[in-house]
Amino acid sequence: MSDTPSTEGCSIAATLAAVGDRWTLLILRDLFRGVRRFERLHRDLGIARNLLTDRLQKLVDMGIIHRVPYQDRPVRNEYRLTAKGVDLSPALVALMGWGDRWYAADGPPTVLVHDACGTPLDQAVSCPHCHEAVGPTHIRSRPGPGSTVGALL
Amino acid sequence: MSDTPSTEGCSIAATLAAVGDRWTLLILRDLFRGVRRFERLHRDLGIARNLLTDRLQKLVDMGIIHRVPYQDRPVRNEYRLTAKGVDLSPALVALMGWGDRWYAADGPPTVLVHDACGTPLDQAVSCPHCHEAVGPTHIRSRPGPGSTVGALL
DNA sequence: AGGGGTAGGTTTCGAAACGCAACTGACTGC
DNA sequence: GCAGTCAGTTGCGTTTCGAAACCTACCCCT
Repeated sequence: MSDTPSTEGCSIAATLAAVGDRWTLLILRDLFRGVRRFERLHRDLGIARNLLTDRLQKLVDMGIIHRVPYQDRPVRNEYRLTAKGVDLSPALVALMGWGDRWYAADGPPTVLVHDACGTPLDQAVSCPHCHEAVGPTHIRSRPGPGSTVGALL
Repeated sequence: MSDTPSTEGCSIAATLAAVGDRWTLLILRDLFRGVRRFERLHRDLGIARNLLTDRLQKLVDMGIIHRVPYQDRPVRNEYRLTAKGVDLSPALVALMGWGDRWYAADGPPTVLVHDACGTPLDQAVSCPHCHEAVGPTHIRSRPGPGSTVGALL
């Protein structure tokens, strides 16, 4: 019935609207890896300089990264993840996992490990009630508190 | 030293090259939700028809979805996720989680629950050795078997 | 047989986004 | 003074996108 494109009321759409373009997640990946400066990002990613400027500014505006000066005269900034940016970690881990499983014929190019013990990490969706891992086919979705369906005033 | 844009040898980049444009992940989200036909996808997403045609074809080519005829004369197909497509589930869950945490002021618009018990699900990165959840600050990365670094011959 | 509706595209064309390269500005080090 | 680094900015041609019209192919109704 509704003509509304379902971009409204979908957190996946909200996330993609924020970071879902061709470069933004790659920039964030580099920030996670410790590449924080304009010139390094430009060289490492091969992104056009004007686009890099634009994406960094938008990420700052959204509060996903912030500028930290590392020298004066001339002022030079580096870009660091905020809490909101760091919180994208699970999403990057998940995207990396899929690439590893389907595009890394010779095994994963990088492995994420626990800093305390060096063990390769797992990522899983699990049920806190049943204390077990839940596969994709056992996930159901239902309207949450922020649902607009039937929430007329 | 390397001039290579780091799109090579990065599974995040590989994943984004496959599904990292403005529409593809939204199309896949709809397929997960059971929206499988051209006209429904078009209306639900508000995507231009030519782009939808193009994205569906590319997803078929990549083996992420496949066409299943549901009638002849005229042939009408629906699009279903392959195993490779279903395996994107954790990534969509992670993206949705971030949107929920940072853009859903009134609570998440949809909640993912365990089909067996209805309990809202968790997603976590964990260490199989230490049997504990591992936060973003305790993740390290190191070259894996598919690394090209120092892998001359 | 004609008109309307549904489904799944294809074509067209103007607008927006992208990619490249050159340029600027403020320095540092020789 | 001259080269080099870093962080952008500007200009411009190319690619991609978006909206709407158009095209098949079929069904149902009258």
